[in-house]
Amino acid sequence: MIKEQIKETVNSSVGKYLDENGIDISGIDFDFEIEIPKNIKFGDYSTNAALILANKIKSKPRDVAESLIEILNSGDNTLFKKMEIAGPGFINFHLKEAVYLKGLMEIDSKGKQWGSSKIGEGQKILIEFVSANPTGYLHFGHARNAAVGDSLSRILKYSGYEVTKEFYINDAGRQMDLLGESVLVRYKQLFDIDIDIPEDGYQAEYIADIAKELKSQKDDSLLSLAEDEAQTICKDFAYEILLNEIKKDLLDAGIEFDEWYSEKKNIHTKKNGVNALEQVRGILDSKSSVFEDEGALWFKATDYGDNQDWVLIKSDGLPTYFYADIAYHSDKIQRGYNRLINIWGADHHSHVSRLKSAVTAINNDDKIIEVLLIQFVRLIKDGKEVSMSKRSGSFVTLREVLKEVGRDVTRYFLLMRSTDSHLDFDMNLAKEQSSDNPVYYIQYAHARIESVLTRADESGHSPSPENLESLELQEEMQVVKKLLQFPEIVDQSAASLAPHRIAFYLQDLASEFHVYYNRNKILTENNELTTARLYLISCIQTVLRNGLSLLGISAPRRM
RNA sequence: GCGCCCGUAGCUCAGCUGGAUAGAGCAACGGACUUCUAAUCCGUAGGUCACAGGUUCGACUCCUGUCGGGCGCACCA
Repeated sequence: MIKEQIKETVNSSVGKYLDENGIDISGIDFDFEIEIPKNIKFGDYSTNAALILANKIKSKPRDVAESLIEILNSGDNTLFKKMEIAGPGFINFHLKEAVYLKGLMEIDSKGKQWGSSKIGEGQKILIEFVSANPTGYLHFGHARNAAVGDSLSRILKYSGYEVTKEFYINDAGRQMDLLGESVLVRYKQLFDIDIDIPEDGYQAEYIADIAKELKSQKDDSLLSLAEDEAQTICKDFAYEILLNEIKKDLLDAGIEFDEWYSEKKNIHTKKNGVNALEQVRGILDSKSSVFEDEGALWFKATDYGDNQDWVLIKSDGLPTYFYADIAYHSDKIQRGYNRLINIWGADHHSHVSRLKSAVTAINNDDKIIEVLLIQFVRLIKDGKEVSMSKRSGSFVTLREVLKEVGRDVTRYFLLMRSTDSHLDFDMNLAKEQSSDNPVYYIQYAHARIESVLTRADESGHSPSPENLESLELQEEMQVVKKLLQFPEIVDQSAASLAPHRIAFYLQDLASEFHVYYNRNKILTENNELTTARLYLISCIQTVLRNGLSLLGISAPRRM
């Protein structure tokens, strides 16, 4: 990358400067930035090296900057057309056009790989997301986590990590029992037995549908069974159906998991004669991190930085969700990952510290685990918020939204905001196929390019890097610079676990293309200029496509 | 009471590990289609970055506090 070349060059001139002046800064940590200034009149890149260095060696920034430029100019300078000192002591670089044009050819030759990197090479990441109870359909609240998790996986993979996408199925515990109970009640009602769904049970309509399906398969055979037995059958039956529906919806959203990890299985499977819970218990016991109180077993989270202790085994003898969760994370660690990323809804934030304290207890530190909290989504329809209460069964499902606005728009809208800010999903805007809708804006740029390339092909012109020096417009150089920033955007997005950066970048890039397109003809009378411009727009198309694919959004050839 | 996130243009939001004159889209107003896709483009207008201190050569960004908004603080999952 250009930025790295510049950094190296500047760094070596700093070294020379220090040598020449007999200054030793080996004891001081010194690092500087190479960045793209917001204002183009400050050049293509700029550095604060002189500012930082002057501060460390108690010298005047502008003097230091002047010396650095002198040194940079004295060597063989292949990068810079012009260097100048600005403001308090920034050095602004104007690059030679050839540097950019060479970059353009790199985009072309790397194609789909342009933007990818090897930053994560050799590192295994487990990314866990959605992980909804299989007690109902995925609702819209799950959708943001799903989209973010999936896009992040793509970005991390693109950055060289080995990524496993995992869905943790909460198939043990109270909620599943309630599901079984609820289905059984609906089933019995089909035989005119007068009972009601338990108060905290599942009231929604799909429960009745499942009961009907159950009846059509098993007739009245459950009625003669013991309550326990019948409930288990109902539970397993509903579980199968609902998990499949969840998988189907995710697939419709373009999301495929590598692993479906069952809580129940983890708890019950024995390794070396003990199950996962017992194994965790053993470790915690050995560290004296558990204690009994009022008939329950507690984890001493306060020993590991949390501000309260938590129950592992309730006084009724059953394990808590937290206990199973520790076992689950212990298993994740044993599977040999370097990083564990959990994507959770913001309402679970209080669980972060308790999980981290538990991970510290069993693994000595919690560095391995990162929790990305996703703020809530509000669904807005006709300017009003649509209530998404789960209890009333009136929540909006992911399925409904996908059906109404389609996969591309749904994903883009869920990804276009920073995860730590609330998101308003405007249904009316999402449905609109116009310039207001940023998804189409980006896709349109891609399709437009396709159309020009097709037209060019028909008239015997094809993109070529042979006459790139014909690209002499300032806006052409600007687009090229934008294209060359893409790998950096991907890096940032991966490092900060922030897919929305890609979305913003794509909007900017599409905008630059549209502006360029409106002002200039691609297909001109001048053959050399035409082939060069075709080359440029085909590079734009490549980057648009690569970016869209990181978001899991299609790049249509025609619109 | 404690904890997490947020507060930037009328609205929805960007602003990378502190950098130069704080940006985009929408909405408003005025323009551009006999010309490669007008799902596009151009122009105008819009700001005390919630507030108050602090750190720094430099703060929307970091720290402290205050005020607002959202979400959590279970022997539920």
